Amino acid sequence: MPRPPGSHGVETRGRILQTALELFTQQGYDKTSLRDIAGRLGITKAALYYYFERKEDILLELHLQLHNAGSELLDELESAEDGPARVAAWPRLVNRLIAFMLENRELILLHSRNQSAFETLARSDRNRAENTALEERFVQILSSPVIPLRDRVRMAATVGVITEVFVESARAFTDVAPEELAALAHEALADLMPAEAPTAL
Amino acid sequence: MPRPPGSHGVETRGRILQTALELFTQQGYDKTSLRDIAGRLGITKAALYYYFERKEDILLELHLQLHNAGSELLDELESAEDGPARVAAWPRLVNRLIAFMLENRELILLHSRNQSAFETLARSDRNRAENTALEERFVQILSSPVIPLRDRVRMAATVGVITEVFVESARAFTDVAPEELAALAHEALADLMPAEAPTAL
DNA sequence: GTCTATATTTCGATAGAC
DNA sequence: GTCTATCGAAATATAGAC
Repeated sequence: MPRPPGSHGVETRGRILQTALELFTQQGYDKTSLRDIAGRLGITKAALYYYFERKEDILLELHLQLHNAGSELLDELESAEDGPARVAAWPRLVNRLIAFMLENRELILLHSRNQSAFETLARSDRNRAENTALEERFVQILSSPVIPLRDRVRMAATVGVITEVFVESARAFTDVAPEELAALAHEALADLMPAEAPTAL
Repeated sequence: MPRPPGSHGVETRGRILQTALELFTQQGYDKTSLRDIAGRLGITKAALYYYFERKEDILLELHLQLHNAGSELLDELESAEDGPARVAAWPRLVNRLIAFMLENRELILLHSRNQSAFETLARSDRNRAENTALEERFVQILSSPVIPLRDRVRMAATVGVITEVFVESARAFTDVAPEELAALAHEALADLMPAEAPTAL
């Protein structure tokens, strides 16, 4: 069956990204050569240059995938007005946070294990405004002068819990049904940040 | 004043490690050349080889510093017998966890930002048994079959909170007095994992 | 202990045929 | 779209003088 011109390339391009994601995560971005990626795909290094101008561009594309998902998430976190309203809205965003971690776990692991490579990427722009680091936006949220420190600590704690349970220590819970894990995490997060403001005792 | 033979070297060796720690953290291990390190110290690249046989050995020594501190911590986490006793002991270890994060923040950041480099280090042993990754021991604790899943999730959550507040998002709290931050974190952690076992309601 | 070379290797990137 | 061949640029590491 003849293949329409160009359609093969789209496939290969996707396979390159998938393979790069795995290798960059396992061995690290710098320790992964283009020869490694090409070899696993059964093509040669030179062929990669048909799809990506530079090695960095492969990482950049993976970065953008995470960036897009993360931007949406941060938009939601920022959708409530800075101040007590944002604190009140926070517990309802827990589901979104968990979903984000689960849906993007591979990309998050890639990012987590290659932070320095991603920072180099950010500096060597030809990216630009869109490149405001997600983490910077998050730190800004936590630095708000109109949210009590106590609440800001709890907001950070929330994210810490979710990251630890669903990403960093996820290996310890691989044989647990995701819904069960999510339910237990939810319960813990509710203790940490109850949906209704705690009444002064 | 004449310097006893060898004593100068000890000083320089320490300065190399300190500088490497800073540069590896800021720019990443792979992006930091020996020329970078030497240049900042006002010596040449070749001089580094008098103190370290390979570039990897510099990273290895920094790794060992963290490994030693982390081993002690894990010994304490494991000091209570696996099972409910360990859960009961956990809240009392919170202070130790916080202290560990604060005392080793630079090394932890180094590790966090260069995970892949450290894993390469672990594989290319000439390290060996002592090299049991700290994270692996921690995951083992969380995987215990004789601790209820609910408690294991809380144990992981505890670490997630402390890591997030004192390391990952520490920038958001730089202008907060450490004792105040620790007090608020403590309060949050108590909600997450009360010192006395929660009585069934 | 520190220097000036220089050797060695690896890798990203390009040129040009098919 | 993919290949072979090669260039050029680091960077690690070594040799040997001082």
